[in-house]
Parts: sequence; C-alpha cells; structure tokens
Amino acid sequence: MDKDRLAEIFEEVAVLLELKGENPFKARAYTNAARTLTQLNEPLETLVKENRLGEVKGIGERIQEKIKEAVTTGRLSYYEELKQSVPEGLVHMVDIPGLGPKKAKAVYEKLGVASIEDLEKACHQDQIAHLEGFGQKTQSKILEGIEFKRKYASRHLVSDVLALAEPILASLQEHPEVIRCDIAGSLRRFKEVIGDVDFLVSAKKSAGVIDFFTQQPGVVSVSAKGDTKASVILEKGIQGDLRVVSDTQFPFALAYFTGSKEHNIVMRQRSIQRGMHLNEYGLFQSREETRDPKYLVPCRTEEEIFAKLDLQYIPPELREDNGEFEAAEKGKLPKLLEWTDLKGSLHNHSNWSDGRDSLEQIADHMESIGCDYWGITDHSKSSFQANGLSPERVRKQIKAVNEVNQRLKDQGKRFRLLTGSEVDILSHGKKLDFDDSLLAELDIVVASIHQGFSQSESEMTKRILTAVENRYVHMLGHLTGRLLLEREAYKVDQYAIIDACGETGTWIELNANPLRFDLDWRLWQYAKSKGVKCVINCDAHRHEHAGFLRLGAGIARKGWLTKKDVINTLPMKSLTKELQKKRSG
DNA sequence: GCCGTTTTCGGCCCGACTGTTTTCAGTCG
Repeated sequence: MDKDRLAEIFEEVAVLLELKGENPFKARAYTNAARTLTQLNEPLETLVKENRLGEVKGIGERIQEKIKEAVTTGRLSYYEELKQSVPEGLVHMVDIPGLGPKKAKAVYEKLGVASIEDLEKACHQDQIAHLEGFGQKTQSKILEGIEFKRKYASRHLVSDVLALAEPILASLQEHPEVIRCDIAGSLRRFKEVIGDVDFLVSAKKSAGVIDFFTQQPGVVSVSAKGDTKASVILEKGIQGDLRVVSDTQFPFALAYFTGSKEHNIVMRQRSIQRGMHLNEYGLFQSREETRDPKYLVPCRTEEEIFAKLDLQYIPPELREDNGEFEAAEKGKLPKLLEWTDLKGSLHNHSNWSDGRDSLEQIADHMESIGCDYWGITDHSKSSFQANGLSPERVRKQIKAVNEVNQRLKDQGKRFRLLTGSEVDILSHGKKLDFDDSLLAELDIVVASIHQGFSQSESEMTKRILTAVENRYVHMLGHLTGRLLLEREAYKVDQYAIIDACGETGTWIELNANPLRFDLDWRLWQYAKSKGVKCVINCDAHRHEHAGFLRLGAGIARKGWLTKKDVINTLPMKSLTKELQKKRSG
C-alpha cells in the first residue's frame, strides 16, 4: 500500500470518526496524518523499514502502528472495522455541500436515511424540513447540493479557474471604491487542482463592491451575500468567493485567505509564541486583544507580517507547511524560478505527427513571443494513433528543420528550432521505438510511455529504467501519464526512477500541460536532492500552448525550483553543451 | 490521537454566514 492510498484511508477514517460523533480532535489527528503522508519526501516503506516513522511530526504511536500494519499487510483492520460500523452511503452524504457529519448523522438516526438517493427522496417527501434543527431552507439547500454535486465535479484545473478569475480581478481593480485587490486561496498558491477561487478587496465601502462582484460576467448564480463577503457560482460550476476588508486589514486578510490552512495554523502559533495574536484582521500585540485597532501591529504588506514573526517573505506557492518555516527562519528560502527565465520548450509537436502547426509557423510564432529555441519532438512510429514518424520521416524532418533554421539565420534571427523525437518506451522487449543510431542524430530525445498502461508497478518501473539508462535519452516525458481529474497515473516507482535519473544524468520533464503537471510538484524537492534537473515542457500541439510555460513555472515554483534547477532557462549555447553531456560521458 | 523550552494533562486556529432559533449549532474555509 502506498502513501497516497493510505492517506485516502486516513481521510476516510476521519470522516467515519466524525460520523460516529467521536472526539473531533481525534478525527483531526487522522486528517493531519493523511496530509503529512502525502507530503512525505521519501517512500513509506523506507521509513517503516528504518523505523523512522516516529520522527515525522503528526504521526504518533497509535498511527505509527496503523501505518506499519498497512504497509506490511496491505490492510488496515481498524479502518475495516470502522467502516463496518457506519453505513457506506453516509460517507458520501458528507460530500454534499451544506451537509456535514452532524447533519448526516441526524438524518440517519432519525429517518434511517443512509444514501444520497434516500436523502433526495426524503427531501422530496418533505421529511427533512420537519426534523429538529432543520427547516425548509435546509431541505432545499440539500437538494441543490445534491444537484450541484452531480452536475459538476467540485474540482477544477488551475488553468480553467485562472481563465475565469483573471478578468474578474482586472474588473474589480477598475472599480472606483476598490483600493487594493488580489486573488487569494489555492489559486494564489498555484495548486494544480482548485476547489474554488477567492478574491480579496480592500475598499472604503463594501456594499457597492459586493453588488458589482455578483453582477460580473461569468457569474451564473449568487449563493450568499453579506456585508463583508459574497459567494457566487461561476461558469463550469466554479465557486467564487469575495471578501471585502479595510485597507489596513488587507495584508493580514490576504495572508489569511491565501492559506494554506496548515500554513496559517503555524503562523498563528508563531504569533502566540511571541505574545501576539494573528487573524484575518491583523496582528495584535496582546493575545487577548483580537480586534481592537489600538493593539494592532501595523503592517502595510505581507512582507512586514512575516518580518514581525521573524520570517523571510514566503512566496504563496510555498505556503503548504512543507518546510517553508524552517527555511524562512534561517533566511534560506530559495529564489524561485520566474516564468520569464524560460527560454523555450524542448518537447513539442508539429503537424508531422499530431500537432496542428507547420515547422515554419511554429518557428515564427515562438520567435515572435521572445523564445530563443523550440524543440520539435514528434511522436515515434509506434504511436500510430498520433501519426508517429518512421525513421525515414524523422531524417526528412531533420532536413526540414535545418532549412527553417537556415532561413532564420539568413534573416539575422537568433531563434532556432531543435530537432528531436518523443520516442516511445515500448511495452515489450524493453526497448525504445528507435535505434540508438537514429537517436544520436537528434538534438533532443524525450522518452515517454504511450501504451501498455496496465502493467504492474515493477514491470513499468523496469521498462522506464531501460530508457533512463540509454545514453541518448536526455529526459523522460510525463513520467506517470496522469491526466488530472480524468485518468489516474499508471503504477510506477517514481523514487526508483528519480534515483536512476540522478545517477545517469537524465533530466525529468515537468510537463506544463495543465492536465498533466507531471512530474508532480510534491516530488521535485526529492528529485533536486538527487541532483536531477527539471525541464519545463509545453508538450505543445498548437502554438497557443506556449502559454503553458507560465503554468509550468508556477508548478515548478511550488516544487521549490530555482532558475538553476531548470535546464530550459539556459541560453542556446549552454543548452547545446548540456545536451552533449550524457552522450559523451 | 498528537504534543510539550511553563505542561505527561489538557489543550488542539478561529471567525463569517446560514438557518433555525430567540442565543446557538453546524458548516465552511
């Protein structure tokens, strides 16, 4: 059992405990443990084997035992027993917006309702409204919640949310009452998948701004509207929240609503340790005075708040309580990559395989947006569904690329296309789709999996390791093959792959397609510790996909990467040198 | 269930909004 699966189980344990009405802090302990597991920088098996689970904060004696059981036996009896004692449907009912564990429990105990279907029926029969503590509004809210849950997955790609949020932010900025405004929440932290989008505004008066917000284009319905906040449903079922604060409060509210929740808890604790109190309204000199401006420690910006808590400024992407405090305390936070550091993308497609644009069109577009180079790595022959190239066509394409480059050179332009291939890692015979002799003729070789997704973890890992060990393979493309919100990653031992990449000088792609973001940001610190370089690739199939560079850089920042860690920040000359290293070494 | 530079017991972040209530519980973030 891997840590992600175990984390899911602990999350469910927490819900089950809440449904049973047990000590809420016990439930929270499991939630915390689940989160801790997903953020671990090494395999669970290693920690168990070396008996180091106890060193992990948030994992105490009892949960250690449970982890050991799960890792060694693949089962968790505590979880299985707990599940027996609670009807399965109740767990799903808690996912309905507006229905928490307490209400779900009440509905079950009083009406015997134990599934979403039963609940819907009970609402239609007007049974819920007559329960103590419930009413007509709650009943219709539950019905709306059920409908909402069915109609939309409540999670969205960061790219989709960004596209809706940025115009609204720009619009808010123009409102005459608005002093400062920003996006907060997980979007500001640049999580790959976003639940809802948070806007924060400072204004002299709030009413006008709140009305203005609820009338924005893209707003489908208004779910709540108060003096200081409003909630709306945007297109695609994305929820948007606006908070309005005074300008004095703005930096505190921005920090607070940016989160993460876990990061905020540590910030509050640091305040308490220093005899202060931090909330969304301010940082207060006394632990008791939690609103009175007399006691406010004035801060104009987030930077000043961090400074008051003896911390270096922590960029939003790092605010996950995942080591940022230890680093910021010592002033050792890395200077994160900026997307403008990127000079081009090394893994992309043209109309020679399944891309839309011709080599000429690609070159002209990428040159015009300021890139220095752009890799053309079309599919290899086994990806016949993607019109993969035969060795003959690859050699023809090399010529065609050279012709485009000659034309660019004659025009006095610095920009160049690079030749290459996204060569398939075949599922049988443990080989690549092209011979070494052909790979040696190419500037860039990306090796990826496009077939045989259902192999076992060890087979898949072995298969990819063969590619890593090939001296002509510069980098691995989309290592896990996941499609966010659509398709699970195939089974592969990512740590073993990363270790091997470190030993062989093979780079790993951060595929910047917002559906992929693969390798995951949580693994880059580990990769970095093994000396593995990152390449942020658009995997572009049309020239608009160049915009993925900005998204990929956001994810790289989230993985603590700096300019030095990313190969495609290098100018052409140094890149060419790096591309030779593994081959000649 | 976890944690500890006042503690091995007694805390555990905390405020807004909603709906159902007449003072508060539940949910959410």
